Amino acid sequence: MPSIIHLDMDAFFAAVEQAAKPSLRGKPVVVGGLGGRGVVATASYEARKFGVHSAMPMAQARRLCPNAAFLSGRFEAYRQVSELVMGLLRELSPLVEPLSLDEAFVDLEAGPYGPALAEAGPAGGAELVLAIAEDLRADIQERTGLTASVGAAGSKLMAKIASEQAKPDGLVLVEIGSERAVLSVMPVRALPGVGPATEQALRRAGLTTVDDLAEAGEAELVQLLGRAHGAGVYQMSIGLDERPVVPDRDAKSVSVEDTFEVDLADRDRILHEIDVLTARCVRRLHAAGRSGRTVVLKVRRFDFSTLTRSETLRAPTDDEAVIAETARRLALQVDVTGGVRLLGVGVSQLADYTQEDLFAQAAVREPLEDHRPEPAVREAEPEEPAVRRWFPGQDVTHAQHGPGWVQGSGVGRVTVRFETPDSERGRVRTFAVDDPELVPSAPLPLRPLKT
DNA sequence: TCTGGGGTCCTAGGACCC
DNA sequence: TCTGGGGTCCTAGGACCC
Repeated sequence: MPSIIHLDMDAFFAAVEQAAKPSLRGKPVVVGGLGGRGVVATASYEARKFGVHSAMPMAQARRLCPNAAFLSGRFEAYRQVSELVMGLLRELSPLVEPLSLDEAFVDLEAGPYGPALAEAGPAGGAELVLAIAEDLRADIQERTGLTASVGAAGSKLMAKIASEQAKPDGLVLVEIGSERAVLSVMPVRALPGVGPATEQALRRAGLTTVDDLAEAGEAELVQLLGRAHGAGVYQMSIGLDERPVVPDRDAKSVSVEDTFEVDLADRDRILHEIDVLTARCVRRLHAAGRSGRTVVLKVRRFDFSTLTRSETLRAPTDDEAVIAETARRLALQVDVTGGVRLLGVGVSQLADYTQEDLFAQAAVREPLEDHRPEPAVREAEPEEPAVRRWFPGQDVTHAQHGPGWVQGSGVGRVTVRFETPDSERGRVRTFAVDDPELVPSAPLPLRPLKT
């Protein structure tokens, strides 16, 4: 029974922006990092026509499509929409496995349609799955204004491949038994888990299509790619995938990182940034109610060489001072001459509970107890500039003109377009950046709330 | 104006234990 | 008084995904 579906929202971040901002509909929109070192997170289909795509340096995207709207992300808004969509999926089955904000597997067999699917048999089952999936897509469209693509099949592998084929705004079902036929003509890169490096390794051996892989056999693929990867790729090549849909997977690590506009050269500055990152990391750890035993420091140097240093403590901790101290200690092991472009702080080996035992906390600090620097009472952050920072795409409200969003800012001015998801295309007005009547606000729902 | 941020999984070597 | 193998933990790095 093709009872597994893979849902993938089309150009998700960009589509949310277009739904929220009438003036951007039908126009190229690029969401991503707007700084000098930013990359594209999502490009709308209109922008893709110009060659803009995910992971492309933003500078290149601007050259390719100078007239696009360039926005930094509004993750709170994306999360809201994501939760709405995931909620619709959970009406179909308790077995919903989100892969990201905009993607999830659902196993329909475990839900209310399970019995009907079983009764319908293979042929009728496919019809029913198609009907369910079309309803779902229509629901999502109605509730969010966004389009989604859906793949349906008997396995996660084939459902994922099907949704890729369905894009944008489509639905594809792979019949049971037709997996090999669908797969065989595809390039190896179509298989999830086959990236640039694997593709190269395979091509050196003359293998370019999935059919080539199936013919090569497991032994040769293991030879080429290693035990786990080789075996996995072989299984996929013959259309085999038994992985279950697993809901509610616990995170295995929590990390934060920052790329700096200008490389950091100064030791003290690096240590200070580690403290800042640690604070963010710990906030997330606390929010999740978890603690971790291994502290990881990540450093990307001026030449893009990237390394990690880690230390495993004797017990899990969620103590900011302990984590900061460990990360600082790890930083001393790294040669940073030439400068650092990125720092990251993470925690893994997560434990479900929060460590509260004070003696255990003390024991955790044991290594290098002697030259511990002063307790982590940090100096205040450097003076916040008196002017507020406005970012393109940001939700704002003006006392006179109501809700809108920041189109751009510079030289002491900020330009705002006043429109909402259900308004006409709005007008633009310009204010002083410190206009007291202009304030940041929360994202508006894309559709009026239903009761 | 080269190359984000948050993850997962795998491998390999050395330490350590039995 | 010469040589083992297996298992687990830790660390570092790499591939990949969205």
